[in-house]
Amino acid sequence: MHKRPALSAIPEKPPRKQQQRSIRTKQKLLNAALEAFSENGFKGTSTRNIADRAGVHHPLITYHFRNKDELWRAAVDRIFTEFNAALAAAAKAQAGECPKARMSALIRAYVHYAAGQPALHKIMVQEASRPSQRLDWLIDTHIRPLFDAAVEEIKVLQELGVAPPGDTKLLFNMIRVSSGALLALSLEFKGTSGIDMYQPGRLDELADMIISVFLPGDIEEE
Amino acid sequence: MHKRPALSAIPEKPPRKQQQRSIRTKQKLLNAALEAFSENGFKGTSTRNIADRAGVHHPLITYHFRNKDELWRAAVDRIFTEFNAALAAAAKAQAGECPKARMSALIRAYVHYAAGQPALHKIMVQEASRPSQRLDWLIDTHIRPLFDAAVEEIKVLQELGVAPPGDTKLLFNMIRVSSGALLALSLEFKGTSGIDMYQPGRLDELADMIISVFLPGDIEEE
DNA sequence: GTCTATATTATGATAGAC
DNA sequence: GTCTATCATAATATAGAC
Repeated sequence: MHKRPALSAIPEKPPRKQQQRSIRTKQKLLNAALEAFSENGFKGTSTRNIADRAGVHHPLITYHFRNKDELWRAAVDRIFTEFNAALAAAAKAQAGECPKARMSALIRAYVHYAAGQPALHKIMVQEASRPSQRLDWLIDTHIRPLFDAAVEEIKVLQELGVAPPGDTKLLFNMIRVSSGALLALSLEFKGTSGIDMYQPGRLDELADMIISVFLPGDIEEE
Repeated sequence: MHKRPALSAIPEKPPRKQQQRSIRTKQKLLNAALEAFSENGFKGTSTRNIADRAGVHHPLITYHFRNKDELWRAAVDRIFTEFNAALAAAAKAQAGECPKARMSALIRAYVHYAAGQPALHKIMVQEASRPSQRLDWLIDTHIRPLFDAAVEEIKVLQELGVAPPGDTKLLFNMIRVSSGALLALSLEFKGTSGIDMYQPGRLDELADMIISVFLPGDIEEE
């Protein structure tokens, strides 16, 4: 073996190793940020704490995300992108089914996603505590589209007599918090009743109960 | 008129004015603390911010409550004392009525209380984010007693066929979050749907919907 | 009971070496 | 891309004057 001639050393692209490390660092920071923000809220979370959780030096947050606010937005973007994908997958699997089966599948998907990522609901409650730019951004960018689509589906179920009558938006929010808020309170629930929602079967039990309470009717065959 | 003889100047009790001012200061601090803690969580709230909201100098917090933690406990004590009183009043008014009417009255009372004091739910979600001494204290001191009593009442309604079957504790928590969490998210709800839960009639609409969804059955006359 | 002043630590953000 | 060092600010808490 001999050295490669210097002249043939054409300028290579920047080493891919570093790019990969950069991506991993960003992912670690985003995971840590979601955990920290959902535990302590935006104000209650320090960027140092996020960096510590991620096992990363804190100035790297500035490097990768400019500031605390941008990091928060990136973390929330990530969670909603995942969540939308989970819902879309559930909806796709039920493409040809009847509306009640579709909605049931969506409720199941929501319960399971909310259990794996309680930050989804916690961050919402935290930000809805008072008017803020973050809340406006959250609603406009992520929540309203989801909300509008879900309300349309439930309205159909009400017309079919499957879901109970009354204000559709109110009904949707009752369904939503029955899974999201209940799972966000799972530690409290464990403490008061001894029930661990993360034991096998519990999540399906919750989903079944939500379905039987909020979608009590049956679709009549023609 | 003449001066009272010096000898008759028996030592008076400490001036009551100051005691009254002290009580008012404590009340102002407790109100401000509830507001601040529910907006920004325990870690996200500074004692200076609480003092500012109360219009009081910050070292007075140390004077009246020893430290931030004791102030938090005093504020939570206050909210649960009020809440228990509101529930007790509603229960008392329905003393002789049937179980469904009793539970309906309790749900109405809960909805109205949660609307006036959304901190009740917000603080719970914040503290349930991770194990802590504050969470343990909250559960043992305030939540479990309420929880146990409510679950007993709902169990009766399930046996009567008024409430849907299934795990009673799960059902109770669904009812609870349908009012508490929904009202804690009222700003978000306003943003997504344009509905203001604080308009007249909205709270009763929510309570009626909770009752019709979770207590759909009727009590049969003997 | 109330205030000013301050000790100590934590925080967000940046500059500049490597 | 990563690290150390550092700045300016804000936090909890206390000491001591009034």
